[in-house]
Amino acid sequence: MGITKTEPFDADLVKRANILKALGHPARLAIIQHLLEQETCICGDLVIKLPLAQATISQHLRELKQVGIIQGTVSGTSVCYCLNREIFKELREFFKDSAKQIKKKKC
Amino acid sequence: MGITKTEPFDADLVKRANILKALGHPARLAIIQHLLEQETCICGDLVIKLPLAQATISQHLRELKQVGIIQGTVSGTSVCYCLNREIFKELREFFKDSAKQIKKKKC
DNA sequence: ATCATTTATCGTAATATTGCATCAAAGCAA
DNA sequence: TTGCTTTGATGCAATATTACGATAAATGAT
Repeated sequence: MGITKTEPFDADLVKRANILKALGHPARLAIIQHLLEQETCICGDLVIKLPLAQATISQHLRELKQVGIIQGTVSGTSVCYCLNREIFKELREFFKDSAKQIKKKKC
Repeated sequence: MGITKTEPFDADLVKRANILKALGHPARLAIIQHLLEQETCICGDLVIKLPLAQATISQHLRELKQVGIIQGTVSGTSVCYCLNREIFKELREFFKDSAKQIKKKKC
């Protein structure tokens, strides 16, 4: 099929799955890494840094933007991208709670 | 193409991307949620709980196992699954560091 | 040995993703 | 205006993913 069943699941769960899915790609994770180091960047910076075509990078940026991980602001001919702090805070909480909840190997 | 370029990226980055990708699906996240609540489970438990066919759930379990998120131990005719604490600790650290590093909205 | 139970695997159909070349749009400079 | 720069949109081709029925394999019970 290729289509993911989402209706039977909680909306929050689906949202978090979409965020994690967006992060689950080497190029997109590299973009995050770059933004963590540089705070902001434009598409052109990434075209220089990553071994991918401009169209491909633009596409990855769109996916990150779609789930709210990054934000883009038009600035002249270029677009300034930066990370959304809230999303990372939510994920930090999720994994903090999860790690705390897992006691030890049970099997 | 459909094929993901991985060679140009750091091996650790690719590994983390694969883990996040595995978590980036509603059904697999629901499996994680179940395991956080119950500590262990067998495939049959999930077949009852989730609105997916047994073959589909088994496939998702394999993907989670492949990246080390869960572990399965044969126990009679069934297989006992549980979470890998280390993976969650690593992700907790990653998102803790990331959240700390993001100062404020820059654009 | 036979049967039931449980899980994994195979095959396959439908859909999604990835990467790119190409082109369109929008702002800036002269 | 004309050009240049930057980014986003479109349209492919190749591959990956998702879901499931059917079947196989392995264990335990009778």
